Amino acid sequence: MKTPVPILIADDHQLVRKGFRSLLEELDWVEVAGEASNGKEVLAFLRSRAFTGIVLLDCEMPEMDGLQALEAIQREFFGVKTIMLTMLQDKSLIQKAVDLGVNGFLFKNASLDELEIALREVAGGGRYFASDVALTLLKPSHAPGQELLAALSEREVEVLKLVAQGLSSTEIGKLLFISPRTVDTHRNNLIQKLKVQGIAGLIHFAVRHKLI
Amino acid sequence: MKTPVPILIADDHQLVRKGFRSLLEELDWVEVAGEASNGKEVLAFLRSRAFTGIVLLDCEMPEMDGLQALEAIQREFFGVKTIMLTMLQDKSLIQKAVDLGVNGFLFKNASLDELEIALREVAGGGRYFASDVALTLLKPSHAPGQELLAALSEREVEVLKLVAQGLSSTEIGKLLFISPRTVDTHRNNLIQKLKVQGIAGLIHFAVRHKLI
DNA sequence: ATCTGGCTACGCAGATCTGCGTAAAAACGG
DNA sequence: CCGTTTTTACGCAGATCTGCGTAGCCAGAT
Repeated sequence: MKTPVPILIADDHQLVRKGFRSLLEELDWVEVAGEASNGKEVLAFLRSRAFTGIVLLDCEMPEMDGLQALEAIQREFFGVKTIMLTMLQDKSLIQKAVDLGVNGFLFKNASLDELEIALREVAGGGRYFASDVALTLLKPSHAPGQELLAALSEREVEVLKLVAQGLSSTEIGKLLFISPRTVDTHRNNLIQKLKVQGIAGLIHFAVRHKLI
Repeated sequence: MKTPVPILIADDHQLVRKGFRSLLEELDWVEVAGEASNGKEVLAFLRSRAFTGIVLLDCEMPEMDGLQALEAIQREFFGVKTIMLTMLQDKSLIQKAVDLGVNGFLFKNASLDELEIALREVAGGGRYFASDVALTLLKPSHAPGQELLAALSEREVEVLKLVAQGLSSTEIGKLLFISPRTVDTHRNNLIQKLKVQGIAGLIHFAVRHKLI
């Protein structure tokens, strides 16, 4: 590396910024070009000069958060690379960031080694995602209503699955050897318990909870 | 690292095995302890001696594939670490491997550097997932029926969304200022075009394609 | 022994869906 | 300008859902 890669540190906590700065200063091939405490400052910084480096973007920031800043950067500054940093293990956050074209994604518990690897990779035109990112994505997201599902009786789940497959009460009755009316009752109880509206709500619930 | 970490290479292609061996022999802290050309050979190897190292497990193998081998290893050999290698960018494969407790996951286009990082991380008791893993997980899986969705008219999509929310033809008619019968027609056309069964199928489709 | 919760079953009236057609005005592309 | 697609609309008979209630039986908990 001839010229050091410039880094912009964006985080709303001064202590964190200073911490990163001190860590990064131990690396001889990067150079901290500036700091920003929110998205607006990031944009102001980028507009104020020609910058073709990496922005270390904390996600949780006041005024303009990391995602909004990321979007603006992608729109306005083509040559600027971005690495998203966050404490939140949130699937949709990762999804959005990647959709917006982020170059790297780390959680704040990453080691300096990992940060360096990420910086190197991104500086070289690649992308880097921490192992935790994959693990977060694989963690079944605690879908709202998980506890509702648990509150159902076996029979109800059984009926729910069949209802969700589009079977009528009559058909379900034949399958389970019970009266269609009973199926109706279960269906109605399900609608009440799951607090959804009509059969559509039941199917919706079933699909989202991968019962079918 | 005092004693080198033993590695077992499992891949059905001899060339690949020899390639890995030659790559790994460049690393002074690991030692190739053996090779296996399928899952059964892996188990036979592990049973034949005390082995507390890392198994580089190719996923595509005859007789017994990587996943099956992984399961057996986790069941039978507690101290053995595993790193899954594959060419296939398949979400569910990754999911299954992680569910089974794999320690690392790489695609075969990984660099030696990355393999070394993964080995180090796993040897140290951590987990490593290549950046491509996260990207693969985020790639919207080409849900079957994407082209079907594209074949719908605007109006039909509109109706589909409302139907999927559980509204009746009458309600949708009022919302869109058209006759309920027309809504029926659209609904029926949708069922035909999407090749699904009844309203349930429509809701199912809508949910899976994130129309709601 | 009582009580709670789950499973079963039934009635009814009105709204709705289903599956089968037909058809015409409007929009769009060649 | 003509053909195709889209959007609109209607009919009918039977099955089904909806929303309201009631109620007996059984097992496990208190």
